[in-house]
Amino acid sequence: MPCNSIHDGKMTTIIDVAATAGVSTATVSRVLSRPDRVAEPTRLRVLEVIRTLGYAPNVAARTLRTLRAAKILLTVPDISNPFFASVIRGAEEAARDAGYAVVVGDTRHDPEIEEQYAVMLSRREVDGLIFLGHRLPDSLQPLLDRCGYSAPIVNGCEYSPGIGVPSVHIDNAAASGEAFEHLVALGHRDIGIITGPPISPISRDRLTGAIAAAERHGIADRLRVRIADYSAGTAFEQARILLAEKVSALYCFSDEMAIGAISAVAEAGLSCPGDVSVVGFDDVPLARYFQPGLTTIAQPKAMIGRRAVELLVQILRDAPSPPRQVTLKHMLVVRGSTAPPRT
Amino acid sequence: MPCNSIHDGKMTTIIDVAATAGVSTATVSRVLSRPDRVAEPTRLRVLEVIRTLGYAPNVAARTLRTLRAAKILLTVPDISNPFFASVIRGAEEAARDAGYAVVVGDTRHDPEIEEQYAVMLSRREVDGLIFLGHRLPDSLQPLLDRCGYSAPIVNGCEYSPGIGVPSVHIDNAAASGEAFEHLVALGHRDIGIITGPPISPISRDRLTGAIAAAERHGIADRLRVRIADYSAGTAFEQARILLAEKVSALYCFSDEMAIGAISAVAEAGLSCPGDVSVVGFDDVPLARYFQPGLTTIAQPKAMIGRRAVELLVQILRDAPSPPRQVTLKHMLVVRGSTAPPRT
DNA sequence: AATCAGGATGTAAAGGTTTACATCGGATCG
DNA sequence: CGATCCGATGTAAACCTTTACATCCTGATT
Repeated sequence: MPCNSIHDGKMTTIIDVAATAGVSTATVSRVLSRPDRVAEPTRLRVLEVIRTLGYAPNVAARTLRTLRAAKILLTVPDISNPFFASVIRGAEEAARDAGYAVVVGDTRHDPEIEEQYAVMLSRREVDGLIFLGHRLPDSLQPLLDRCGYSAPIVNGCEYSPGIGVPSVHIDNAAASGEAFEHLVALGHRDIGIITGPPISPISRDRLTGAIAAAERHGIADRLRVRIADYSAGTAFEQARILLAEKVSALYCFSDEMAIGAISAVAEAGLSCPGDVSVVGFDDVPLARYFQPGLTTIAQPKAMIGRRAVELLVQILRDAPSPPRQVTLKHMLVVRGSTAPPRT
Repeated sequence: MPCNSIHDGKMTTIIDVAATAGVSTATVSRVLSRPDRVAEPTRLRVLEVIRTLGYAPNVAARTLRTLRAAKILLTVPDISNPFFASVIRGAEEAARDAGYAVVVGDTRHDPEIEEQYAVMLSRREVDGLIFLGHRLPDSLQPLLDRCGYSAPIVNGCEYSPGIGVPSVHIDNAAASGEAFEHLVALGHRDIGIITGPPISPISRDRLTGAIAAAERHGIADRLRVRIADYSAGTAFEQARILLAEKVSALYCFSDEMAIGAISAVAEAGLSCPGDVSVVGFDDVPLARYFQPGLTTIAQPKAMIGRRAVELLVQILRDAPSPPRQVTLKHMLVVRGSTAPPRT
């Protein structure tokens, strides 16, 4: 006889508590939400009853009544990417500070799954949405048309002006330029670039920044560019191709891809950084423990999450005019994966 | 004038739809939940109205009425660990198949945060809980006392008999024995082990398995054991110490720690696997791209997530007698990080 | 033709909480 | 002592949906 009391039994309600404590439900509710409005002895008595009965307020009822779910949805394109893990951490902290919980959704870059999560917003399961990908689900377009920048939607990382959604990100073009300049400063001239998908705005920005830097040094025509998808596997394939073209350095738009690329370097019987230098992007926690340590662009990952939440909360509170774009600082971190080219 | 219509405006309700379509709310509800109970023309008309009005059912109201949130809470101790990312993937797939959504919670090994998430179960925000850590939050103990194995709680990975919760896991002791045997077979005798926290049951199981294997070969007294916390950073520190004690192989209870250990090997001016072999555990996606490729124990990560969800769903459906323990298969994967010891 | 079956739809209650408003009682002030 | 005010508490409506049950109607059966 299963006794799944949470599941099938009556749960203890605020009414039970009120009856046992000899007060009205209003008083019980007040004890929980505005204790200062309740006389000390009453409050203590109610709290005692709540404890002994093991009462916990029903969230569905509360949400229904208050029109507030106290939850924020955060969708990430790939939960297995440690970069996003750090962003999630920052977001959760900020959310807790503001009295919200974070629901994390892994979309796997799949538009259909993105839609499924977006529906949670329409259904008021969550109060707002932060999406870290570059695609805004179609079903949210009407909302955006109606509300513009005051729709409870914020983008993280992948700023795309056309979307018309507030966003938190770094200056990807500038950061990318720095990464590229680093290779040039070491003496590299034949550089291969492994990008993200062309549809990704940050990949485009990073490519723009790199090409601009190459042009400054008159080596734009020696650039070799290959497209991957931020994952180690695809970068491994593309790196193989680039290595056959005799590049002396590989610049990858994510640390995961840098790892894949280094794997390809080793497979080709070459060494990194001796024969080929490799630069990554993101500075994931493992970057410093890799062999060799990854030279990369550090993004303020946790801060991106934090600011995105803060932005969203401002919107939810109808703040007068929240900023529409927040640009955070990046930093080039030089480790062992880059060195001057073999002469 | 912010037009946060989801936020402050009236949302369109089933009543609006019913009025516009000229039917009762019951009919609208049926169109959505049991379309076959509604005549074709009526159904089409209602669907059309739903579309034009942009109606989306209010989840809070539905949950309140049905006593079913259609959500499963999955807490992980460390969301930045890619091992858990794979488990999450598997769980989400299985949940979708069963009509549930997954809410992911990152507890960071923090009992307080674990409690916060556990409350979601008491408050019926979610129908059930899968926790991947080794600690069951205190506040769920009463529920467990009342309901025993039919409480909607399942553990993943960290089976602990005392807890009295159904669990999905591999045979950690046996797997650990195999990993150890692999090193012994290569000829290693002076082996250092870097464990997880002693409180972690799987760490204890793995240690037990390793020690048993060591005893079989009469090298138990040459074992060097150091404690870490599954992270690369702590493993790096402990590996340093072990390397000073002239071990020829390091066996780490997670891939992240193996990576930290290899980093320490390099820092000591040694090479892996030339001077020191390293074995990990989990087989995270990056293990094969690491330099050298990680020899490790592959866990069926996605399957662990999937089976945990299936177990939970069975319980939620009051299935007669769901299995209490599910043990899945592991596999030793040999890559480049292990080799015979330097003679 | 009267009865019945059964499909389509409507009615209304229930689910648990919050909160505006009403009420009550005691303290303060003139 | 009466009027006033205020703090503490109670009453009851509202939030939106689902669903058991009632109702109505059409077509078939006897």
